[in-house]
Amino acid sequence: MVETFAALAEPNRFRIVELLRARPRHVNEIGERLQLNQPQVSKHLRVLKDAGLVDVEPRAQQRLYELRAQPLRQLYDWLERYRDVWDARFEELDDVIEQIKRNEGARKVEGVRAKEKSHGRRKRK
Amino acid sequence: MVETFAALAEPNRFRIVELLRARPRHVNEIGERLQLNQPQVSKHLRVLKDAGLVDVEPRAQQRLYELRAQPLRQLYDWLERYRDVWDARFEELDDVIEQIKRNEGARKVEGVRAKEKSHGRRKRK
DNA sequence: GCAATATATGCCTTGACAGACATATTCCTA
DNA sequence: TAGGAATATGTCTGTCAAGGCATATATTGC
Repeated sequence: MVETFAALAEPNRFRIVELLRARPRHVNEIGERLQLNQPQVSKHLRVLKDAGLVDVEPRAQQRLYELRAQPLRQLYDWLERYRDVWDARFEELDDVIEQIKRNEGARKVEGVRAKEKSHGRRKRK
Repeated sequence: MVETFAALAEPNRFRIVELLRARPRHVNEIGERLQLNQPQVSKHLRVLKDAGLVDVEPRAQQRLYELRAQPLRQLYDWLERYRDVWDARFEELDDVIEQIKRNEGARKVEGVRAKEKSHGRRKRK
């Protein structure tokens, strides 16, 4: 779990993962798309592989890297244990209220709303 | 997103988050539970706070730290964009098959199963 | 106001890691 | 089999962050 986080905590590695979401790619393709030197790409891919986030498939002298589901699924499972946190608590709402109190006005509240958009309480089950 | 990962990538910080899942705690309580020096706890909490993962509430001279939902929800949303990865692909199964081929036997497969438990293909919708 | 408690901050050292660059390795093809 | 393409690895350097320790800050009750 922590290893997954560590792998994704590096901006360029995160970008690589995002890129691989669409489809598998080989090393040079990644380097070109993300404007990274080839050795750097290889090293990042190594870390991702060690973390189990990608898999390699040799294609002649190229290597096709593809995302692996397992760590993502594991992350998903981990997050579900935190369901209670965002089902039960209302600190988002509290934030807005506090913001209003702090600013004694409604001007800034707009900003908060914008920042929090797409995080509206989600109904489930 | 990356900042969230970075915050959770540190083992002790991860433990703190896990601890706060049950309920809010104050600094010393965390330090005792996790066997960490007080300054270290404060510093980790600072990082978590900067990442938006926790919130503080002063209680006399103590500070009550509690989990915030927003980054976790955001992480959850991010992961859902990867649904396709684990709905469409079957590399987990491929792994097992490959493992069998590599070991020319069924002994090791048990281990794989154990490692992959609780990640069974989830039906949805 | 002062001691005591709870927490935050500053400084220092050390280890890890990302990037740049050079070079090794592997595999294909002519 | 030599050469070239694709990728991996090694070395070096600079940066950053975690832990340990000392100290500052804040809040309470006396």
